[in-house]
Amino acid sequence: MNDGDKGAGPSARSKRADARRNQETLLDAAASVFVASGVEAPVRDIAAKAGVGVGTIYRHFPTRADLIIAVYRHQVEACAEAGPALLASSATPHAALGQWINLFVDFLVTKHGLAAVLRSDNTSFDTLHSYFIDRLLPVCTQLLDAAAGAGEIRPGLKAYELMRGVGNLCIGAEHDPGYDARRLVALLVEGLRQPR
Amino acid sequence: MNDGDKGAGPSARSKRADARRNQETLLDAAASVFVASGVEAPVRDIAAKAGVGVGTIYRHFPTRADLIIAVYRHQVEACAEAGPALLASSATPHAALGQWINLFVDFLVTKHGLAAVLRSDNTSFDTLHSYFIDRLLPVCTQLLDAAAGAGEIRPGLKAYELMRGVGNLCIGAEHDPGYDARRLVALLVEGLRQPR
DNA sequence: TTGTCAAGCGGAACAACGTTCCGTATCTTT
DNA sequence: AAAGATACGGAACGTTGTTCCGCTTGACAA
Repeated sequence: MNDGDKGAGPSARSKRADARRNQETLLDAAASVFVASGVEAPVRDIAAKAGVGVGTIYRHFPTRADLIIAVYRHQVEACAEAGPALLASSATPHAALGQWINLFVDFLVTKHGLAAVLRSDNTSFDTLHSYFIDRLLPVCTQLLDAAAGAGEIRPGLKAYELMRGVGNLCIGAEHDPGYDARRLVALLVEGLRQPR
Repeated sequence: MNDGDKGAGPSARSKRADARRNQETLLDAAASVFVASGVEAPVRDIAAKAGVGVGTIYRHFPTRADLIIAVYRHQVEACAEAGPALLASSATPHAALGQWINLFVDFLVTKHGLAAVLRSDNTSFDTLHSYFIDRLLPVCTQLLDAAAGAGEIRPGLKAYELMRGVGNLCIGAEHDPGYDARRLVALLVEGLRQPR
């Protein structure tokens, strides 16, 4: 889990030099297109931006999901690592949970269309969904358990449900000035609180 | 606004007999396919089920959104009308709001893919979104204002945000046994409550 | 330096979708 | 019964994701 083998195949070692260069170029182009047109931008647009053929994309990233994972891996990693840190530095577990969820929401809301694609019923995005779950669910579980253990929240809500709910609330937030996903999420987290 | 001119053109009077018959057949076929395959089922499937060509669908329903609206109009109407009734019959406005939202959630969750399509960035679904907003937002506003007036909920949340949030929470609920949209929505409504 | 060849590349080609178009069939009216 | 308006079917178009294959090119041995 240190280097890279999930989304992009061997990323540093081995293989031809031009291939490695192209992979780099593709990641940059994809990141740039994702910002400009959202995560659901046509593959052809990314290929054009990178100056390569579509075949090259599929050589490096067997599916769109793998490309998206590769582009955002660092940020997801950072989010995952922030969990334990917040738990250590915050006043209460519930506060840590709230702050961590804010991180998660900020991440989703600033990546146009990512939350939506996470919930797409297109099966080719299953691996994207799985990646998020695999990486972030344990972190969320830890925070949730801590808060539950401290008696701050009502028990019984699974971390999976919370994450799905939060992710859902972020869908489309970037296109709609009249909708503040952060506020809704805050309300949800508030509703989680133990009446006392 | 009494009869029908929004989604389906003139629905009862005028025009040829076979056209009227086809429109009926189409609504039945669409309803049936929506149940079986979800709201995003291919237009060709609906045409096949109805035994007509795709052109016929577009003659009657200029866009997919219009077809969806026509299929669900009755239920949306019922939901809208339930608002004031609940307000009159419930113990408190907040209770009425909660029950009304439950109705809305039940409606969305049982229509495969409807919540998702409501949030699709495909512009051809804008009119579907608008229809829901036009018809249900005033009802939600009334309930929300009543609850706010009674001091039961913290003020400042727009009805639009609430509806969007609830709609979002319902996305994908039908495919995922591990996710209970109703529970999340209940948590959200709970979070809305005035702290004291 | 040059020859060889697997690795990699570009983009044509395919399938699935929403939507449009128009020649043909059918209903309605006179 | 004939004429005209109306509606129908489905081929055709544009846009997607994805696959495939002939050609190019980098790497390495001689």
